[in-house]
Amino acid sequence: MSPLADAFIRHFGEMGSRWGINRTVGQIYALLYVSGRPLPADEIAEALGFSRSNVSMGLKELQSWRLVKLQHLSGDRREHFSTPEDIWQIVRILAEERRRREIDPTLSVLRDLLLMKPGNEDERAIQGRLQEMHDLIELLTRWSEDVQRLETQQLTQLLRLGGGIIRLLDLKNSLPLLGSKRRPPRRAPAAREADEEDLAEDFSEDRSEAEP
Amino acid sequence: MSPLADAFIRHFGEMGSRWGINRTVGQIYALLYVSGRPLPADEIAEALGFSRSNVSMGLKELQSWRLVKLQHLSGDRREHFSTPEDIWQIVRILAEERRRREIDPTLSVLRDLLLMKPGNEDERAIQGRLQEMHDLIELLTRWSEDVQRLETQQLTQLLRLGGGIIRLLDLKNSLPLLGSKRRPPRRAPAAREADEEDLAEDFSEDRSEAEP
DNA sequence: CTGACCTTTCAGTCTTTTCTGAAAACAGGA
DNA sequence: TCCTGTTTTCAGAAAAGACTGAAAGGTCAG
Repeated sequence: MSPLADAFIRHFGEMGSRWGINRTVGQIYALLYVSGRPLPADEIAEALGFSRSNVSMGLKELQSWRLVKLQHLSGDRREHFSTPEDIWQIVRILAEERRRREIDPTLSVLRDLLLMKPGNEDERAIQGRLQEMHDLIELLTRWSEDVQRLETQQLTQLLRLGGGIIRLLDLKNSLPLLGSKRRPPRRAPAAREADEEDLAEDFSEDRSEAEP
Repeated sequence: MSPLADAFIRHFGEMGSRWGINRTVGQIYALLYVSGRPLPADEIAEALGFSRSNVSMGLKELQSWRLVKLQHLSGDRREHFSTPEDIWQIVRILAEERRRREIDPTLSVLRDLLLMKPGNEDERAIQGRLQEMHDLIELLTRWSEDVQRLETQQLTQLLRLGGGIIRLLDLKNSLPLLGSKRRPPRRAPAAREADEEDLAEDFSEDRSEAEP
């Protein structure tokens, strides 16, 4: 195996264990990612020096994350595995799965706890803290769900903009009829164009809600 | 201890282990978060039923993540620990630390590997894949660094906008002089106002680079 | 300097997770 | 049907990680 691939795979293994995933699984994934062609389980086992059964477990785990897909190659009875070809697809899947496994259960617990009647002042305070966390997590995940639905091209444009996004927000706030409730818009002095009115309408779906 | 707090702490422990962090550490953090006042290590140990030394280790870990801060209360020699009061601060710290521990080392490995001369066609292909991953990670982290620098208020506005952000991007693209190179702007038919020109200038720092 | 009070360290134990080889299960061809 | 090549399961071995108590190290008041 190429020393390039080897170094990459080794690193991914380390990182994997710093994350929730175990070393083996990380390495299998890295191998599939770099090799760029579907591999059968026994080749993976040989390349990485793991037992065949270990690879089987690892692939099962990766499949449960939807990070590898199974396919059959003509003339070969063995199952072959590969990573999605589009790297943005990988990002989307990762985000979705992590949300499903880590965020959703937490939100659900928080909601349950917030439904309980506080028995005393202390519990009221605790619920306050939990509410704050709940709202924050919900805001972040809603946003990420929304953004993930964008076309890749739109997404990259947004990302390349970086901190420059703030100028767009300022623009939005400066347009009358569009400003958020927090910063009341100052009315433009001059008469305005029809074109701009239409845009205004378009923006009115802003999700802003009551202040916490 | 309130059953509310207890359920929350227990859940956080579980989640912690699904993440890189261990159960103990997760529970200590959760306890500090809900109690909303600085606690000394021995109270934590008692509340959670861990040994004093275990708590000491856990707090050390949390401090290394900058997720708890140490303080002295007047009239008490013991060290007390608490979480940052502002929940947005917590988000920022978490993002920074994860970047520092997980992303930066990976980028560094990728860069090293990309500097190596490919020995054959295979290695060239591998480097192609690595480059793709490197660019993606860099784009995402640059963006998150930028966005993290925003004021909390700006940040929440951005988040609340959700998928609506796309309309702002469309607006940007529709303004002549501002459009991305990808979608050449169609010139407005009518004469335009000075106001809009100024805005245009403001947007020109867009980070767009050459197409991959 | 001493004693009271706190915190940290660490060797050893206990628990959990990972990994393996052997066996079972499965799928398709003859 | 049986045979062959394949994947999955699983009990136990091995490794990694978490946790503890005891001891050492700090710090401060008097």
